[in-house]
Amino acid sequence: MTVRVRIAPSDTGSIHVGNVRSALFNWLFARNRGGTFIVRIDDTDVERSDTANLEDIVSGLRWLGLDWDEGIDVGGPHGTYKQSDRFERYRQVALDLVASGDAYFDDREPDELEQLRNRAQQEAKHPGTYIRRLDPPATDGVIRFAVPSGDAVTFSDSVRGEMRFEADSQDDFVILRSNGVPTYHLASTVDDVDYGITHVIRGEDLLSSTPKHILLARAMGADPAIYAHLPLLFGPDGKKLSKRHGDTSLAAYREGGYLPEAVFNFLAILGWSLGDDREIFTAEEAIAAFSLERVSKNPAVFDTDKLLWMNGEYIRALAGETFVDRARPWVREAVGRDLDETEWATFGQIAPLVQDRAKLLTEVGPQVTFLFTDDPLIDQASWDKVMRKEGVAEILVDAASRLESVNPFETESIETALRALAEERGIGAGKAFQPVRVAITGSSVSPPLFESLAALGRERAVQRIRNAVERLSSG
RNA sequence: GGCCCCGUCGUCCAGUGGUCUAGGACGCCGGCCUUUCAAGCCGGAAACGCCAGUUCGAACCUGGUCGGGGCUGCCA
Repeated sequence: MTVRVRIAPSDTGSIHVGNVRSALFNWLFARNRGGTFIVRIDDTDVERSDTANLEDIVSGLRWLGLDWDEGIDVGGPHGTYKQSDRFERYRQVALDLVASGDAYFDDREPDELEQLRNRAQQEAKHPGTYIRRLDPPATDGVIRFAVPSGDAVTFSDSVRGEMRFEADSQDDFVILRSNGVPTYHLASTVDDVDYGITHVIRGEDLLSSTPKHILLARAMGADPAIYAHLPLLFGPDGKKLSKRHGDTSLAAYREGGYLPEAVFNFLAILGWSLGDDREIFTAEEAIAAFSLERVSKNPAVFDTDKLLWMNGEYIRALAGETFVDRARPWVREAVGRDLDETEWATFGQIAPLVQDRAKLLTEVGPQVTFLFTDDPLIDQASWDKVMRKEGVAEILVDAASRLESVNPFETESIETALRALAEERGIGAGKAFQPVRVAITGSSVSPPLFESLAALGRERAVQRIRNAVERLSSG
């Protein structure tokens, strides 16, 4: 069987990590099986739907390295892959279902239904029994699917095993709203049938809606897809991940300095594993090893500590040139302008040292801005801690004069000169070097000192140390 | 309330009746290295929710219980 899977993100907001994780698993499954991966847009919520979010969805998925064979932005045999363009089709299906007796119009008021539900709850009966309607149908209102009573719906979930839902526990659910717009259940099922979707891989929150979708597909005369329900992603509080958990949009991670490979890898180990101890792996390795059987059943907490660590691993694993390329936009942003060729060369010189230290691309800029401004920002806490000690001014004056005669002005000779300073003055290395560090970078945290001095150049280095001395004497 | 899902270190994952005094990773703690910060290296604390049953033997099977979660909408 040729596998055809899809994801159907809604365009009511920025795409978030839960959806992205579902997308990733669908993609992995499709690529593993040589199947087709489809991206369709679920925009049936006309109130909140916003096409401005389309770009976010498309670019987010691409950024992660996912590609799709049919769907939004790439097209295919099924039109635009936006559900809003197929409302006529869904309406027709709803009407056909009414004609065949599988659905009916319902004009009862929401208030009345609310009362029925409450009564059902109090009496601990199946709510479906109350929502159903046995009297002759009206001719307007919503269209509800008529759940056949008595039968149980059973199916085999590829991750959870055998499932069984009593039909009497299911409401006669709305498939077409009174404004003629289909509900999620209808649109999604019609599309899955029309597009020939073979496997529906989605979050567990849809598990209890699956009987509805199976019933719907059957009423349309189609074979339901194979279902696989992924464990949910939780926030730190153990609840389904949502906006209130902070950064849950993919964009937040992209803008936060994460590498797509790291996010990809991290999302892949949430609810799935290769089966051995490997936790860091490539997309190719994941594709080769992927199977729904290996997907775990229990929910996973989205733990950004581990993502952060993993991002650092990926940054350090980058080839030097690649790191420089990836870091460029972040350096520009931090410096506030583009760099010229000489400056980029300077950055390239010190980049490996920064690469070793960064867990986030956002950390790169602040580490190197001192090289590209005449007046680096001074971190007051660093200054207070390092510069307000006895003898600092003397050390700085001495350092400046030694640096003036260092030749060539390179890492090794600089190190020799400054170590001599410490030794001759009988002070520890840290005591001698920290003031110089703060003087030239503005902070007690920086790339290694001698390399930083070399990159800065003699003239600017000496000038900055003298400026620091002046600042010290003026209080 | 009803229906459904889930239950191994704080977190992610391994484990499918003996090889488990339960393994790896993040995080945490301690140490080494060291010019700061990282990285790296070494070491440590840390879990099978509970109770029955099946079995010679159970983290793995069964039942119950407790706990967590999802759904219960003219949201998806």
